[in-house]
Amino acid sequence: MESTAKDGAVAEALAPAFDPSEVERGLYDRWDEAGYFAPNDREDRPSFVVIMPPPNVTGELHVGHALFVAVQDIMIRWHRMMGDPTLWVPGADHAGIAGQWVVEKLLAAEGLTRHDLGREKFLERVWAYMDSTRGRIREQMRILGASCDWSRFVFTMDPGPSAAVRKVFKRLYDKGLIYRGERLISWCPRCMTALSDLEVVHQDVQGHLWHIAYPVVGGETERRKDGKTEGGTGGAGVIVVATTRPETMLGDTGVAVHPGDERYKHLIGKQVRLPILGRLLPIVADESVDAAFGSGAVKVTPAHDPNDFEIGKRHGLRFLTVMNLDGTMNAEAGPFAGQTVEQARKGVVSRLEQDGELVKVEQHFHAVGHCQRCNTVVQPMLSTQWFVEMGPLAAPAIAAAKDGRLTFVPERFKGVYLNWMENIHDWCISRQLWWGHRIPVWYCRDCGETIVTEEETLLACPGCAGKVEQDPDVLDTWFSSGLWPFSTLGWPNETDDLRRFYPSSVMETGYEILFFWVARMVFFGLEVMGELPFHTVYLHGTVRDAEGAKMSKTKGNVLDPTEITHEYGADALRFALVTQGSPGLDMRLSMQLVESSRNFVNKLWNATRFALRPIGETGIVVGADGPARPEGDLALADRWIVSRLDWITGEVTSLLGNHLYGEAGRQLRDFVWSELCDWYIEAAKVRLRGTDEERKAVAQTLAYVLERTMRLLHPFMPFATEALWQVLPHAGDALIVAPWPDAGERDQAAEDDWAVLMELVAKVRNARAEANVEPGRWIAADVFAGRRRA
RNA sequence: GGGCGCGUAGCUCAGUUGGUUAGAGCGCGCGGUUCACAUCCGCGAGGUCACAGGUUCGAGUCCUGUCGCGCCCACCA
Repeated sequence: MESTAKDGAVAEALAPAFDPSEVERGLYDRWDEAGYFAPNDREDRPSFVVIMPPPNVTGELHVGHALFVAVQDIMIRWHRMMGDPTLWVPGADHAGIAGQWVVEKLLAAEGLTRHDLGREKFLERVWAYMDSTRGRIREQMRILGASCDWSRFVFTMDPGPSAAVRKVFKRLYDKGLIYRGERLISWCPRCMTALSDLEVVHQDVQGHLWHIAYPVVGGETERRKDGKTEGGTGGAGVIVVATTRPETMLGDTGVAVHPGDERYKHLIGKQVRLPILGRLLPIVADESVDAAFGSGAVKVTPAHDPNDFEIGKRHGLRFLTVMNLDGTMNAEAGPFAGQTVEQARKGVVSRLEQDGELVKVEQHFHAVGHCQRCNTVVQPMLSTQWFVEMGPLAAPAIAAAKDGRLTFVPERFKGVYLNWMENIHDWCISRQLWWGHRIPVWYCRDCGETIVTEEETLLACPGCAGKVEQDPDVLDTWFSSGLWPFSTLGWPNETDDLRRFYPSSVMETGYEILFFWVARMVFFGLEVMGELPFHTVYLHGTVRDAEGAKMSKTKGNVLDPTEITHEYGADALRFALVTQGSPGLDMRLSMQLVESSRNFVNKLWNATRFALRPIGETGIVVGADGPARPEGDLALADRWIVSRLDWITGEVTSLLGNHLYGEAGRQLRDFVWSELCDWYIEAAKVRLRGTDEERKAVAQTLAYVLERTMRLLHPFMPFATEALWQVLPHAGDALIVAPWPDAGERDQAAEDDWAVLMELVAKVRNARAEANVEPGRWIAADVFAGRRRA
């Protein structure tokens, strides 16, 4: 990179105020073109690798992305300056349901559904859309200054990651860890697809607990039907069950009681008559029934409730599905067929009421599952889907965290991770969508064989040469995400990148995708590569608006990082985001905050502007490592600021090493503003009017301290520091690849003496202010100082 | 039902392993046009570090409990 450091005239090159768009323009391209974003070839240093969480191709970047760019770029730039072969891999995610939904909405505007187009044409539309948005992500990342290696950009739907998906699927299938089966899964009637447990969000809602009397066959109530008999005793010939979803009774195939429950013991093995439909249901005894809850008896709907599903299996009950995939009732629902769940619920309740079988209704506050994507109430449904058996995969992932090979920042997330891993359920990975990685499974129409293959297509059945058809479903988008740490590096091919850069170093992402993504990368990495995909998980919080509300498109409080950057600069936005909070905690972002960060950039700008004049006028000694460290018989001020620089250098280095990025940024800011500017430069003004010797010493010190300060600040505010470094005396081509400074030995005596001086000045200022002495007036001060404490 | 986080100056937040008068930014009051910066400078007001116990020579920092706010996990119908 071209140096513009010239004698004398450079001060005029800097505008009086920092103008971000002027400064940032072109800088990024020059870094990129010079190849600084690619890892170096040094073999004496450990590589440092970060795999970027791939943003969804579906939309614009938001400030959350700006936060991860800021944090990851600090890590990356710091390690690059330390000389490590440093790689930051960018990418984009196809975003499964979300991706498909965006395009379906576009189609809806044209009055079309995806079915009008058909699978093939629809996917063409999706690809066209994704191609148009992918460039935008890249552009925004560049504006933010992300120093990632664009030559290695990967999209989850690229051939490489797609091949990785098929290979892993087959591998796990062959090992028996992927299976197809009819299970009770969560179904979104709007998205018309199965969901994993994680994609179901539970929301507490005020509902009801309906108590319904089921007459015991042969009991007196079956004849009396007054429903007023004291429920639950069974003595009167009824069993009262309680439910929050009365419409599901249409699918009841049994009633369960606890085997030890004296009230019902004599009824076990008998039958009840299902109200409305009149079907006969067996009464079974099951340990899972809580005798203390409600009436102690529970209706069993094996096809529409996870718990009932298990009971049904244990007792061989019928699995009767009463709902269609779109959430309406099917023919099994008798008179309610065709109605929505809500309509059927009302209908069933009023019918029960008429018939006198509704014993009582209670208010009941309980959690109801909703689709993460569209917020529709999710229905438990019996369905044939593909699953990953999690037990064998989770075990090593648990061990890795327990024995400390995998660490978390902040540490408490280790417990959250373990708790989830240790209670994990099998993972439903098939989705009834079109956009995504097609399940690599083929079924032979002739011999009925199931063929799982790594190949993209299969022409004929390898067994009977019959016609084959591919499974119509696609995989959960997080399946490919879980392979990201190695699929981005070329796996399944034995690439150089894979050898050099797997495993990566740190996974930096938001805590909200700890289970969705981080956990899955861990177990996939261990299973497929035999090695953890990263040793450290750094989790950041959510960026909220100035009022603390979560940002969302519907609320209209989303901040566009590109806009902020345009007004205040990427450096200011990044610095604000990094210094505002702490790892793992949510933070609020206000424009006021960004503005004060911008002011700090401006401060740095002007300090440099000030320094350039004496530097240009006196001439500076510049060595191989930049301006030479001031030497010889130095004034106290020079010794002091150099010592403080040594202090901050050590401090920042150690904070960065401990992932305390915010604290490092804040310390740097305080050093520059309070020590360098308010004290050293202010004092320098007087000395610059002194002898040539003094001017020279000040200039050398300023050059030395500022140049080093730019290096320390570069990971935090890459643009302004690079621009200023270029006009300061320096060695080397670009700050982005300048060596990270070492901390020299501190001069404790100078620091102590200067501290006394600062205190003295502060006391005098205070006395003047309190006595209302006009600022311009010189007055004598008598100082009464005590003995200095040791 | 479990688990976690937060509660520090009017506001937003720092405060890594317990150690001298608890910090910053913004806001507020007073005062500043000398050639780095008014995107600035100086001075100042403002805090029982949620509350109650405990450990300690010493606690914002550790332990226990209480209250308030938020989040995550969860198949009690």
